[in-house]
Amino acid sequence: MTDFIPAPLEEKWQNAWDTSNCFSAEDNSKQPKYYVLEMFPYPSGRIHMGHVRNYALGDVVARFKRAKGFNVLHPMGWDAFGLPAENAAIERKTHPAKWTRQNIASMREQLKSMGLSYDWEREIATCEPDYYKHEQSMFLKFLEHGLAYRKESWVNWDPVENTVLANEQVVDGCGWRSGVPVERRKLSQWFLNITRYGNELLEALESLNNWPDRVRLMQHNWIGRSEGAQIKFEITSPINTDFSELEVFTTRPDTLFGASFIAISAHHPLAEKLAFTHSDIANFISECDALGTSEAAIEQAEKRGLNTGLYVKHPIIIGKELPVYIANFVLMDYGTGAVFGCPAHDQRDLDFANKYDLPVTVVVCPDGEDADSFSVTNLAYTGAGTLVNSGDWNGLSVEAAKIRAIKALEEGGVGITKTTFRLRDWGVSRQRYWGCPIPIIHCDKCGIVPVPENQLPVILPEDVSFNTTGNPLDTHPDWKYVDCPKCGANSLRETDTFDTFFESSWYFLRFVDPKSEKAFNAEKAAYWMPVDQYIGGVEHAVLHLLYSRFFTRALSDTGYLNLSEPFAGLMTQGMVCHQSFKSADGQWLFPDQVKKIGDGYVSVEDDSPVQPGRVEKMSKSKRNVVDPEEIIKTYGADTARLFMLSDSPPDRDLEWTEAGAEGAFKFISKIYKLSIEAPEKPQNEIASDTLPSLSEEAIELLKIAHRSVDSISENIERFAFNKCVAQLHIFVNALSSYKQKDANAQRVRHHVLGLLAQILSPFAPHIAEELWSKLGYTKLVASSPWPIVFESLLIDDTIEIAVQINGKVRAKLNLPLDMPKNEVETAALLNEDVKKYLDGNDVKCVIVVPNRIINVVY
RNA sequence: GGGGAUAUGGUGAAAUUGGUAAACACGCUGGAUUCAAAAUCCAGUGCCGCAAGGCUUCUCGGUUCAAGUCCGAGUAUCCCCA
Repeated sequence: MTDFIPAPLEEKWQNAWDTSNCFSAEDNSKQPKYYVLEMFPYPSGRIHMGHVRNYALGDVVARFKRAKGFNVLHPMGWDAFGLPAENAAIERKTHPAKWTRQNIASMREQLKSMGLSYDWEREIATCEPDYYKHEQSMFLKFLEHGLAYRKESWVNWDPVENTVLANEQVVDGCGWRSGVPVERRKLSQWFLNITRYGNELLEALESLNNWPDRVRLMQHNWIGRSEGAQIKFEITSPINTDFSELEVFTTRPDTLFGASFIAISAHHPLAEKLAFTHSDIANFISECDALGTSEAAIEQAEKRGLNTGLYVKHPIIIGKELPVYIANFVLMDYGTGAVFGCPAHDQRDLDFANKYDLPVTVVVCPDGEDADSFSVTNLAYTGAGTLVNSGDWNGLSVEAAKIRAIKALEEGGVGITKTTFRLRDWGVSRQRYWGCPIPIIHCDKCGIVPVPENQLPVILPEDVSFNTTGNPLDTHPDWKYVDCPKCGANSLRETDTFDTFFESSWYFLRFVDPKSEKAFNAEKAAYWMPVDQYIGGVEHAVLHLLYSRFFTRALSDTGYLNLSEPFAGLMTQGMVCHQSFKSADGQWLFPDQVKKIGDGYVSVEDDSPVQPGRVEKMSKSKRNVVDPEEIIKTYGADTARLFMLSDSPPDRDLEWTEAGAEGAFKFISKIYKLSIEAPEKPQNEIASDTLPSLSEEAIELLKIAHRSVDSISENIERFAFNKCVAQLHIFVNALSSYKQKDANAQRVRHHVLGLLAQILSPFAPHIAEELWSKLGYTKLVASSPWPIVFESLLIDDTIEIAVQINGKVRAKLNLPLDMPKNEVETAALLNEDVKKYLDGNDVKCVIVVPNRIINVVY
């Protein structure tokens, strides 16, 4: 067999696609549009297997839709701002800009070697001023519309990275990158008002039918809407402060009669006020701080509190007073930072009450329990039931009592109905250099002054030093010193930059019009948006996707466009995994440092034994990585892509194995062999009306071929790419076992190989192109339409039907399609095997499901 | 602790609405070819059994003529929020 060397062949077709410009998307074409997008990468310098999988998946969709007649937009770009560039600057003394641009150049080459059908004319990099200037002006628009604001807030400070971290960047109380415990600091920060859209973002999830349920659920939980009441408790103790009352949020106003204490957060203004004069309170607050900021730590810690000695009035029960505690389990940034404790119906409150000897009053009795004898000691009852011990709310259900309680509170002027969200406003300030400068000037006289539109962009200076700690923008000799645009006085630029999620929240809109002077042309956005199919890792299920949904709404409300949801369809891919290995001395080993001997593994170098570890996500730290560039060099892009699509469905994890790659390579090689032996283009090609003249074997092959086209079309739409690959194997196997050699046979073979090239093209485009050209076609298969199925080949006139006897398959019958039920029954009962298994028993009934199954019951 | 998902041969997996479980691939076994190997081709391969036959979709129970699929309880693994 001729050895198959993929590299020259793949390069040839990549050049052909390039010169023919066949992947360029046409604005405002009359064809229906289809926008397919894969999450753009951070330019770390090299692509990894996760990228290969992501882009192979997207390219199947793009190439298929193009063949189906859609005007496809399939762009690629770079999420180019971010911390690694700064780390590289410090470690390798390269400037972040230079480092990033070099990385982009080499990753672009790597992506091009994959043969992906991108419209490279639309490539963008978010670190370039012609990209980020638009987000500066978006920010100023948001500011005008009250969607951006500045507030002092506690932040998670990473002492190693010297930066503020978002809550989600804090894992177990430590920085996600540095791994050291975060500190709390108070800083002035810019926030985007995402909570304004809390309800919309939550409710619109319902309409996102082409999103995975689990992503919708994750966003649902993240937004975390809870309905309840905000209740005022009047402080009765004399204190010489402005505090005359405490506002408390609760989702259980129905349990108000069971309230036995009030607990406020250690950071509640009242607590902080009291700390000035009471050293025990100040001490307690610092103890709470030591616990950290993570909700997990707070949840697990022992419930502790400190009695302030203050009392509040119960809003309903006349004459009743409740003690006020400062408690370590109440969060300041949720609700109002104060809760009322109803120990009988909340576990934390119960633990707390038991510890501090506070009364436990049952006010909800579970259905079926006796109201007089039901009591709560160590396990709070949080379920449904009937109200007791609650004045004239007694006898109401929990749901009814909630409504009644809110009504009573509102009538008494001591409470209102209230919805709160777990979702926080999005803090976008980062004390970093390599990001988009926030276009704000701070003037002593005028305060916060937006940089005027005509002075945008505020360009990130490149002449900075990384020799000192902290933010290079802050230590730059002159960049931050400017005149106030309003009064001309000496002022200071904001030296913070935007969170890099800012860039990725609208890049899909820039692709619509990437060279525009404006952020994007609204008409083009109206034509292309929303993204029909978005594909990427599930790790972005909450943040990136939620921010993008928010941004799309915010941009619509500030006049940029008219759209609420950016991504109509979403597919989340599973991780690419590989077995990990450890040497005898406990070092992680790369896969190519290990060889398999029998059932065990040894080191390639010195044959020392190697411990095989778990199959888990490829990661540099565990060295269980395979470099895509090496794979593409050895096997070719088609093999790498095909393997990524075989075997596992896209949303499931995939294990990269050498054997699997070999298997894919063998398949591609087989196609290559077929292309070498491809018959010449015949005078008269096979058409649907010339079928009767063909042999039975030829018809059988044609049936398999056309059924493959049919099933692959359907399975691409359903992202069942693994099944598509299986069908391609069935197709090729049938082709190999077709041995006829006459003139008609060559016509049939030519026709079938043509179909193969066309349906293979989304999966292994280079070899498909090679085969197509060898068949004598001069147009590229990449720009050819999807083949038309001969419908007559899809239908059989007979069908095999299984006969069950009492539910067990005992015989199989070949019967004409759509045979009448009674005839099917007769045929089944006449069958020898059926008679044998009936063994003389009387037939009770026969169930016939047409063209499916027969079940004889006795 | 709360929420969710998943569980099918030696392995990755298929089975679209409850209707012939294990398609396709990897691996393995045997054979052809070869001085030999690689590659390629052919045959076999869920489990038990010489066979007839029986059993089989994490476990236990239920609904149904029929359950991998629906319902209930449990176990294990993974993910998210903690």
